[in-house]
Amino acid sequence: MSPSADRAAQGEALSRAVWDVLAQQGLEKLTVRAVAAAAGCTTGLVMHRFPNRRALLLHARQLLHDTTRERVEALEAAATSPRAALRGVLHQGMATDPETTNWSIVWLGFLAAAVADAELIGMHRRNNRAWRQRAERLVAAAAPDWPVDQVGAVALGLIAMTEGVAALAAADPAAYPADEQERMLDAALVAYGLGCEGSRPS
Amino acid sequence: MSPSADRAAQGEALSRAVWDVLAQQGLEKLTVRAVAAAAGCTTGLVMHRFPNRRALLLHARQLLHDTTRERVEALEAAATSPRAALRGVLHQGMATDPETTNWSIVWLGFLAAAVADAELIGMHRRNNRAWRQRAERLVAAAAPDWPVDQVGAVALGLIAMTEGVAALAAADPAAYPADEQERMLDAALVAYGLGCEGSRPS
DNA sequence: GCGTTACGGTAACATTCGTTACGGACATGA
DNA sequence: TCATGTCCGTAACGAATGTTACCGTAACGC
Repeated sequence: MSPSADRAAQGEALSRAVWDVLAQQGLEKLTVRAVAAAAGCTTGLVMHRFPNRRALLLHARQLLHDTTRERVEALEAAATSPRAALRGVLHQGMATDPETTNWSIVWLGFLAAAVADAELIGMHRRNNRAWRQRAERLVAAAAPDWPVDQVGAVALGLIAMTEGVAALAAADPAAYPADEQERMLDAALVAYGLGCEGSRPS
Repeated sequence: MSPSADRAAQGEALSRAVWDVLAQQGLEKLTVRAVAAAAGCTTGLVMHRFPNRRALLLHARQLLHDTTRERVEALEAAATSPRAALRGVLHQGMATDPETTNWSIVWLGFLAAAVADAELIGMHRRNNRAWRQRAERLVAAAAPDWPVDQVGAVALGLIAMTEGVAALAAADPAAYPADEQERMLDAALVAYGLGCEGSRPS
């Protein structure tokens, strides 16, 4: 393998370690030493890959976004109808299993870290606006005859609902099991007039 | 004023300083010195009021919950109909002005801090379950003939939506202005069949 | 008026943080 | 075989953190 690919793979492994620390120890314990320990190396390797701690966090944040975007695009491409695509994409945004729950915790950690970091908040806004546009495009495809106002309001309601329930379920998994989240999502899609075959009515 | 009331007032002022630091500097800068500076005192006073930093955070977290609960109860008591009560209570959960935006940022900060703190996560769960029960009670009052399943799914959808849009708007106020949040909320209430006079149809 | 006591500010403590400098291990090429 | 350069672990540095100990001061009781 080429040395540059090696370096990129190391950067990816370190970003994954950032996610692990963020999910299991929280933002306050997200230190360079904790990341190195999670990655199975020392702080020396970390500081040779990234100029400083912020660069490490920014890389991990961007990689998180790229990963979720690829997953969403695969879901969208594999869907059999516009409404199924909408439901599938929204469904992966909730916290219905340990994996998505971890992603939600990491997402919350990055958001809290972005409060005082202009670059992190900028990345969040770019990524979130793209995510919102995707939702609007999916809603418009699922309801082609709606006016743009309604598309916007419904798409906003759906992404806000999934982000919100993901945060709630991440913080209290026992109180928000997967099937309750799914019932919530399907009830909302049916109420908006966007129900599809994948949604169980009863 | 009695000395015990003085002490309580000081604790409240310090908790308010915790909120300020959390909203303006983020969780990573939430140090005892930063809180003391925001409160206009020194670290000595802080450490005389609270045994340690965690106790300060726990007190601020509980005071935040108590404050929002009182505000919500006042809104609910002043409402002219069950549906207006539901809408008013949900509306204050969004981030539609600088004050509620600040509260949303603080809420996110506490949630991120609770990841690795058993007591903070316990407080969050107690408070959030009470909040969810209130929403279910309001929905049941607004739609008395609904089965409990529907009440639960719709109430969950509504609180998830408002929490989610509060987080989105707190992180990107320019992209989520107040009127878009309100249109989102009213569209959801109408879609669920819970629209009221306070909701403008156009 | 004076001793006492509670209150709060100052300064120091040990620890932990991000970051830097240094040194050894290993591969490569002549 | 040896010089060279890369890679990464080790150890140290200064700064910042939570916490503690100490000291001045102002209010209160007698």
